Amino acid sequence: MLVWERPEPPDRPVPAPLNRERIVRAAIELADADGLEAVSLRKVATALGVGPMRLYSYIDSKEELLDLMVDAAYAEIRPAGDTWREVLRSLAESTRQTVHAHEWLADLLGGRPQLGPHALARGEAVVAALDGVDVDDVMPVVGAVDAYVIGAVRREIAGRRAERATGMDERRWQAALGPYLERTFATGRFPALATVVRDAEHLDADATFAMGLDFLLDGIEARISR
Amino acid sequence: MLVWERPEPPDRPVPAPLNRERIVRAAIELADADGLEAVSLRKVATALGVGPMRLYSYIDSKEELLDLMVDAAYAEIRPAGDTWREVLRSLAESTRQTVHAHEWLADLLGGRPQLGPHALARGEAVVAALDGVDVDDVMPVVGAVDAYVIGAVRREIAGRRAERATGMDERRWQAALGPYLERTFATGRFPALATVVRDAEHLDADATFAMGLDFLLDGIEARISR
DNA sequence: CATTGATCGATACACTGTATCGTCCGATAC
DNA sequence: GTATCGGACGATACAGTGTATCGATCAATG
Repeated sequence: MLVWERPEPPDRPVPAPLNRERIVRAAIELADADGLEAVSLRKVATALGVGPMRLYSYIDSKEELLDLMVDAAYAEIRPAGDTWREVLRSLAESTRQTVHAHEWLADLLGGRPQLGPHALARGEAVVAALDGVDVDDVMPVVGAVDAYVIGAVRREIAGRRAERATGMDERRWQAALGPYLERTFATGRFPALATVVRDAEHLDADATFAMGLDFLLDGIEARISR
Repeated sequence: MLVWERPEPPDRPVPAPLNRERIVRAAIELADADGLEAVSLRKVATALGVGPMRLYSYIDSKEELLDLMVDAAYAEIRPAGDTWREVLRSLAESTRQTVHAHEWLADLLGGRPQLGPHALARGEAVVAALDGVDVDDVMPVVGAVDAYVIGAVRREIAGRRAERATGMDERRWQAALGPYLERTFATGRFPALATVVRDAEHLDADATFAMGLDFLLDGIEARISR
């Protein structure tokens, strides 16, 4: 068939310029908007105007993409302060803030060892600021704060999601939980728990986090400045 | 077609007796053996000699199955002790032991609010044992210990998996990580971190966990017995 | 200009959670 | 003892997943 009869092939779309940063940014946008389960290689690829398989030139597996996302988030964690205590508190609080900005982080933090450049940079910043501390104490101390933060924000985000799932705000959530707990407590099997839940003052999320962190920092202080 | 010509239908297999406990036990066996991602409704059903859809008479979604698994695991957590400090330490350590027995728990702990009977029973046991403590302090204190434990075991299990993924034991893993860290540290971008990693004494997992827990309990003690 | 080597993405595979719905059985009502 | 009903059961189907494979296409090289 002669050229004249053959239709011109459609304009080949200019291949979208791609790199890890663009991929990670697209994935993070998806996760921020609709949670981690909205991040699929197909959706990420579609958001970039690209075929799913294209991504495999930049990553070997989805897990690696998640690692990259976490490391990108670590870049937002900026501990600062003059004393070791300020630095550790800042480490905890800026981590918490970052998780609030990217709730999916709660699902990933602590899930795999973080060895990416931003995670290391965060570690460097913290360790450098702790130069007055006995070298043997640095890792356990930072590790303990990290552990507390990871667990605390997980619980916090879990609660927040549960609230959201019922479409309630914090006050109404407790009211909605009420019936179940009321019925359960009515069985009389959890008397001590019932008393505490009913009678104790309920702290909000900020205060709860701060209080636990204070416990930990107080304990560290006792050991560090021995 | 007359009966005589029609073949007799095959013996209908006696329907396997089923209940949540059996389902959960099967799921836990799968998870213990091959991790959480080995738990699919199809595999659980197959293990029980049953069609996948059968499970939906007992649970509404896979999430609920995971909740049931977690609650079953909570049954193994048995905090005990005479003083509040013993109880909290025991809470932390028996939680950690349970996670060691069921590594998949590390992926689930803190992921959703736990309101199952065994979780509540564990809470009851702890709260009851803390009866000397100011009622307003009970929840924050238990919450802080829980948060620390959740984060700590997550990190611990994450590290263990990373070791296992390379097929190394603890010593060789550090040697295997060495090259990457060595090269990274050689860039000079993380001098403080490099110093600590190279020069500090490295605690094993038990000691690391215990040390962080001691920090926290010390801090709590300072506040509680005021 | 021909060849090569890399890049790309369409297709395919095995697997997931779960909605739908016809079939079948056992218990109930007459 | 028979007819009806309700619910248990699971086969099938669907939309979506991560990723292996491999033919087509392109730019750079000889």
